[in-house]
Amino acid sequence: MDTRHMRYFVALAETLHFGHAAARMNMSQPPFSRQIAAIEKTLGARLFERNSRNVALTAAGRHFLEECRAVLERFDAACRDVQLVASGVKGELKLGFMMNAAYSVVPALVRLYSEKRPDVRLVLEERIPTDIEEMLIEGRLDAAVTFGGSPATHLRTTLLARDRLRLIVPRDHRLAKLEIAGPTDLASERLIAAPASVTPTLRDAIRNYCASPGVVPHFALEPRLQHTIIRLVAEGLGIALIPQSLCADLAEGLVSRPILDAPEFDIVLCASAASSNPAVPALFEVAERLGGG
Amino acid sequence: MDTRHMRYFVALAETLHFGHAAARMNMSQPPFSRQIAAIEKTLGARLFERNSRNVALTAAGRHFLEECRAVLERFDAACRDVQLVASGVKGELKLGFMMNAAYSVVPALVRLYSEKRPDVRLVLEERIPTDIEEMLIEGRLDAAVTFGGSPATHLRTTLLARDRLRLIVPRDHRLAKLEIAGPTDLASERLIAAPASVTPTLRDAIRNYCASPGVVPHFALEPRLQHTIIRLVAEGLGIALIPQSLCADLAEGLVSRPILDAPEFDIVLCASAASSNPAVPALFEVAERLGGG
DNA sequence: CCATTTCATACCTCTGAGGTATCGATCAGC
DNA sequence: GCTGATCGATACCTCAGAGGTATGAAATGG
Repeated sequence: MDTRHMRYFVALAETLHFGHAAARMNMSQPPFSRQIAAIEKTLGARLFERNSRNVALTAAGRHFLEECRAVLERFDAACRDVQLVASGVKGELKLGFMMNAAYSVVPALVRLYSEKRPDVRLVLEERIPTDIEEMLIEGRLDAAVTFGGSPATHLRTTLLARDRLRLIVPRDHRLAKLEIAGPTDLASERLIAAPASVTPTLRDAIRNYCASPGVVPHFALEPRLQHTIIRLVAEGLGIALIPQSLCADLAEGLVSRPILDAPEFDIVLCASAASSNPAVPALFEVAERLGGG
Repeated sequence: MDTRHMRYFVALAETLHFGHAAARMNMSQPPFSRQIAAIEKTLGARLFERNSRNVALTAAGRHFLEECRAVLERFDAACRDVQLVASGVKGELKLGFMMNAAYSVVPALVRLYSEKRPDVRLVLEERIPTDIEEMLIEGRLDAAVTFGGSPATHLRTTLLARDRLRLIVPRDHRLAKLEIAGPTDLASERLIAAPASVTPTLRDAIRNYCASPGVVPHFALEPRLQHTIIRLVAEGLGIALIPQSLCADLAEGLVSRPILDAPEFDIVLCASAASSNPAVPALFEVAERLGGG
């Protein structure tokens, strides 16, 4: 039994006439009759009640017809879809991103990509930058939005946006009165920042910035998520330097201020060059449109 | 492409080794490699990324693997099921029955049959006896529970139960005082009965019973359903002779009484001899157990 | 009763699936 | 860096089986 036999069977079940069914299959009647007989023999049951004048489906035949139609339909669709998946028009794409990208470029990227590739299912994975890098290398992600400048192994990369650090403090904090803050203003403050194990890019930038006048920064708390940092600052537990893109709509009681010579960093789309998912190139095309605009 | 090719593909996708996959398919490696190449050629896409050392699935291959597994599983199940359907162990059986059988033998019949043939889906069709006969002949029903004595064409028949007519009247009706009623008691009453076009068996029995002393019965109302008849009697619109089996739990305000020399009739299971549904014989086996007990 | 229709059977041909031998490339170990 | 081992690809051969033609057998209709 193979798909050809199933097509023969369906043809006969639909026409109930050996000659017509054989013609539909582009063959002559005798070998067609033999194939039907062979099907019934291998399946071990009569599918047609027939004499030299009439052909009718048996109960088993009716049931098998339903199944054959379903199987053939899915089979044909699968064969057609292979090219679509291979060309990247259809399929699945696992996209990782760090939380602070969720509020800037990721929504735009996802929207543009979904328009360009509506049949590719985007699986979004929010992770911290170090996990993202590991997952990219292991192939558990096809692409990711994260900080640029990673010295990682063969990653194809394109710039999505640039971001810079900005100060957030409680509304009644003494630094809230300043128009712009500098490194010396932060010297005596309790700083809140994610540990280097989570996002080395941000942590290094903050440490270097604060340390520039020779003062060792005091990191009071070290949560993993930028959102937690904002909440803790709002609770009056310290101040923080966070990406500007996260300052758009701060909670009540928080204010943000620019800082002098604010460290900048790239937000990039990257994919392991080894990732052979054909849905990825279109993502880079969209990303370049975003980064260039 | 046929199912054999799909099995080859799945074998290679699971082992990622041409030699091992070929062995699993009980063949040697060279023709196996050729078949894989042929699959990729006909599908128009690479399914495996391979060199002389490593074999890996492409994105298209991963997608196709899912589809192949699903298709093969359903295909194999369909082939297996053919014998089961042909032997009557699995499948579908359309069973018609008249409403007054619903409260006597049908529940028992359905329960016993479902125990004997759990994989046969019973499709129950409540119809009036005349429709049942027509549907049986046309093959729209495989079997049915209806009144016996039909002179219809080649119907295989077995007795399920015997029923007799019984009188129902409102609780405060003058006939409610009698222990047992005779034809003469009914002479001046407004009778409610289904028309002959719905159930000739009952209608004839009632007319003959009432007419026996030479009195023409007065049929006040002629609804199609026995349940409607009971409701109308409860509303005081007349009295009725209905099958005893429907008198089990009458509504408040109704009482039933036996009648002298009550007409009896058979309730039978019947199937068109032409019906070739292999699930039917087991139904008759169950029915004979019911009828004999 | 004969012509016609329709499925089944007999016999032939040839495609293509599978086998064996072998090549070419890659990797491990000395 | 050389050598043997491993593994997929290629070349060539064989034969099962799918399809073709001719024809038989049964049923229907005029």
